[in-house]
Amino acid sequence: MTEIRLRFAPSPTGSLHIGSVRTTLYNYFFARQNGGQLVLRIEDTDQGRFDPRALDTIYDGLHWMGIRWDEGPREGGAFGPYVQSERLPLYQRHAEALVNDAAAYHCFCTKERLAAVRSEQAARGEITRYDRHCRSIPASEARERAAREKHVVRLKVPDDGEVAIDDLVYGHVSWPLRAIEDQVLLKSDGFPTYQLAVVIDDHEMRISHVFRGEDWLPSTPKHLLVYRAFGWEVPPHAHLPNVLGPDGRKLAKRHGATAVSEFHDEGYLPEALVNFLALIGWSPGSEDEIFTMQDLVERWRIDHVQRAGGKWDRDRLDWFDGIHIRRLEPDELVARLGPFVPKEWDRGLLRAVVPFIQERMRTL
RNA sequence: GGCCCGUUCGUCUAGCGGCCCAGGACACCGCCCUCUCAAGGCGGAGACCACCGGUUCGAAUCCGGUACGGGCUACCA
Repeated sequence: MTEIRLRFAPSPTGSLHIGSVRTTLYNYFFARQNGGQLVLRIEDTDQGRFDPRALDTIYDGLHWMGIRWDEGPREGGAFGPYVQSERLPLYQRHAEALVNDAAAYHCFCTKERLAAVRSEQAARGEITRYDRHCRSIPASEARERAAREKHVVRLKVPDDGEVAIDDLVYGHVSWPLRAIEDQVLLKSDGFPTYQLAVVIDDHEMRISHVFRGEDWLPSTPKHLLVYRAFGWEVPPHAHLPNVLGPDGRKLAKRHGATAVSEFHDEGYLPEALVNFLALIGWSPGSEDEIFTMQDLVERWRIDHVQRAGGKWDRDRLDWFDGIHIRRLEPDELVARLGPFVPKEWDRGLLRAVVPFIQERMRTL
């Protein structure tokens, strides 16, 4: 049996979103219950959006939640580096290999031309996609121009046929190839696009199961095509339903708190947040609902994952928080209360009073 | 516009052909406990299982269509 290895890759944009934490949790449950390895990977291929504080934020948030992993930027590991911007030569080499195999090609179109093509297509009511302008440039000429002209590398997508996946959550899903354009694999700044980097990294890092948010499902055919181009085996995939805002749309800033640090600051217990989040999109199939991290590692099952997205509900989180506060030993509660109580307050008195307030607390 | 996904109480969900004229939990309401507020206990209200057809002796559960919602459609991830 091949080794179980899962990875998670919260976007390094400066705050740790609870939606990606929920996804991380599911990766964690599955890896741990199968005695597998967990990898943290930083996907910073978009230089424009990268926030240098992100690594601290991710480490602090995940650690606070009680999530531990085996390989990552700071713990190292046999398949590093774990930061994509440090793996550039790897992606470039693979992209070149694809060009040499005639599975990909150099494209010299400017952003302006691309935008013009798109707006013309839109005006005519057509599907907006790359018109394959550079696909027919002879290989030798393309290679020569590539040596001195700014360019990207695009994947040659077959004209017809289809790609399909048997998703662990959504079942059999297929896409007609005609709906997919010749994807950019390598950007003109030498960075890979996400579509290229994930496939290479998941393969190189020997990831056995890909668990990621539902919003990635539509781009899965692009990844499948890249796997196919390299001749690599596609690992089992599971797309996980999104955590939604109260209005049913993707959870975003306008919905209020979305970062784990905010819940920490508002006095929520990580145990409560874990319990609450785990139950959005998954249920044990029974009527139990109070779970510790350990319970979840034992009981979580992929086949009980919901397909529909779940809305965020503050009242329910508050209730879970009260439950977990009451489960704490008084001394432990005093310790947790520490940062939320003025320094000059007498700790002995606090300890004496805790048993009386513990019964009625909602948050710290 | 195109592609893909989804749809059970306000919310999180159970349900995977008969046990369901649909169960639990949060929130809400009432009662009990109680010096107060909570917590806890008990009870209540709340879902024509989106809609329309089909398959079947029998469908929330299987199939098709429609509607609505969402996601993706970038040299973002």
